[in-house]
Amino acid sequence: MESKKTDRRIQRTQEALRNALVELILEKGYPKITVQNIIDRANVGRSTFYAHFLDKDDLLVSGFRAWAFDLSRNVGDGENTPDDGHIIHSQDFFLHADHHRDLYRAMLESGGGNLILKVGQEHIHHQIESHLVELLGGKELPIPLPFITNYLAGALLSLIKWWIEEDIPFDALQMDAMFQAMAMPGIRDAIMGNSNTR
Amino acid sequence: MESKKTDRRIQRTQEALRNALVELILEKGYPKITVQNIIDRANVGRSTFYAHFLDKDDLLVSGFRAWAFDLSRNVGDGENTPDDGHIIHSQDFFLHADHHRDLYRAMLESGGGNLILKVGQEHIHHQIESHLVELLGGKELPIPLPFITNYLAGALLSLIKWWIEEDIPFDALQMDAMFQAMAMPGIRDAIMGNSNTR
DNA sequence: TACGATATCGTACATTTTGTTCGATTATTA
DNA sequence: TAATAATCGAACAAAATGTACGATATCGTA
Repeated sequence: MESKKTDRRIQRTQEALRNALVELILEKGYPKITVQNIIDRANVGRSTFYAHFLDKDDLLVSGFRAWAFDLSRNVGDGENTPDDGHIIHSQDFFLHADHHRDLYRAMLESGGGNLILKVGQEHIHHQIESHLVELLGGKELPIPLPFITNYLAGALLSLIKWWIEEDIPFDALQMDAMFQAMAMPGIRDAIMGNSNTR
Repeated sequence: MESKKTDRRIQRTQEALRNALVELILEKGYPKITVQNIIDRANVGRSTFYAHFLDKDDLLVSGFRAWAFDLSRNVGDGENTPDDGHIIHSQDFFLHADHHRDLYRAMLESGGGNLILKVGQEHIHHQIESHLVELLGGKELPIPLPFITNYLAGALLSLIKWWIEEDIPFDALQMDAMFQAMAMPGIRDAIMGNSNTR
């Protein structure tokens, strides 16, 4: 018998812990944080912490799950037609990063957010991959699809990181426009088979 | 009076520690490693470890310094003329990664190698940046240079990561050729203004 | 070969962190 | 109000951290 009120109580506790973690990441970086720091900041008992999470890492990824879920819901919302020249919906990633600046900063700025960076990279990778797959069907490519998606995901994540960390004064749409400008010509060549290197 | 022999002795100790660290990173990931693990594996006394390094991180970055130095020496060795179509010497990065597969794997595979990943990214970033700067002089760009270099560095590092971790059966030259094919059209557009290949 | 310098060893130690246990306390629901 | 469930917080063992120091091993040189 789960009651809805107690669920909310649990949620409050977990959220307090997650918020404390984000704050601490911004202050001292993920690796230097101890469980003690987190529960002190969140005003949560030691045993309560371990009742919910295995350790620091577990808390971090659990927080990232919710965040990534929000991302999946949003990506692809704007335009469903790939005919408008947007083969990949990079715009959604920039917008999402813009809406969650604090979290992104916490994740990316600290050297310890790397676990997250890896998961994020995979997430972006899959998003791009599915878009390309539906566009190509089973067509043969001069460049393997995983190569393309890793290329794009790496470039995209790196740009978001730079954009957020350095507070670059472009908005999400400008960032996306430049990203598309950089990426599209190469993608077109790779897909259509124009090899014009050299 | 520094004697050369004792220098070598120190070097041996430090190298043993670094090797132990790389082994352990491959086995259990950087964050889970303790100083105790390292000195046990390396057969080095506890006090000796702290005589050389402040902590785990210090050992890691010191190892990375040597590695990055080797990279700087090698990058740009092959072709010094940018006229052969290679605006960026990505080839050197792929070759270097190929020659140091174990180290790269250790650095990239573990979630904890992120400190290194960050430094590596900056390194790649600067390499690419200097090449572009010497090519452009002070010319105005429709897309800011840091945007381009972050885009390229991110894509390149992501591909190296994928290539090494998944043991993708391409050689360094093939990887580079595909990277150039993906990146060059976008770079040309960004630098020359818009449209057209020559 | 034997000496002197110095790098390393390894134990001991105080401190911090970890993860667990358990009874007391507080909040929520019926 | 009474039952239920989540949280608190103190106590604990185990492990890791970083320091100190005397003993030992190594290496160049006399």
